[in-house]
Amino acid sequence: MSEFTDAVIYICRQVPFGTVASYGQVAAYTGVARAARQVGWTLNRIEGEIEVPWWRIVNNAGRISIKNTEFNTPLLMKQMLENEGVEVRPDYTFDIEKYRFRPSVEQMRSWQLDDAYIELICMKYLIQ
DNA sequence: CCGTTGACGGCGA
DNA sequence: ATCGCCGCCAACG
Repeated sequence: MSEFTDAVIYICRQVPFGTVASYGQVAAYTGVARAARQVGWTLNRIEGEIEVPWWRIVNNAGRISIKNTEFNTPLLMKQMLENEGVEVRPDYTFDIEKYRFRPSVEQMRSWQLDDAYIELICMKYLIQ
């Protein structure tokens, strides 16, 4: 298992119940800012093997974008989110800013991110 | 070896 | 708003 894969798993497990994080957000928190695509690819690859709240990782446009896989379906993802109080529309979109995971600076520091980088991420994701 | 393809996303035109 | 391009990189044919 690569370091990146480990980091993705580690970050995803810290996304709280009832909140969501975009693929790009997870990538940013692992320290590889533009690896959103790899986050999706990684989650798809480890499903069924490693326990991770995969349903809390979503498209930054506020849309459920997974495809049918061996284990998961968009409908299952919608139900998992609704079980946590996230209102998902019939067309699989939702208000991402309402539910977005917004870690504290302390928590981001615990991920070994330096302050300048954290400042950048805050500008990107802390706005409501 | 090489082009294409993803559970993606930011930016410029 | 919408589109194309590119970064990222493993897997597949």
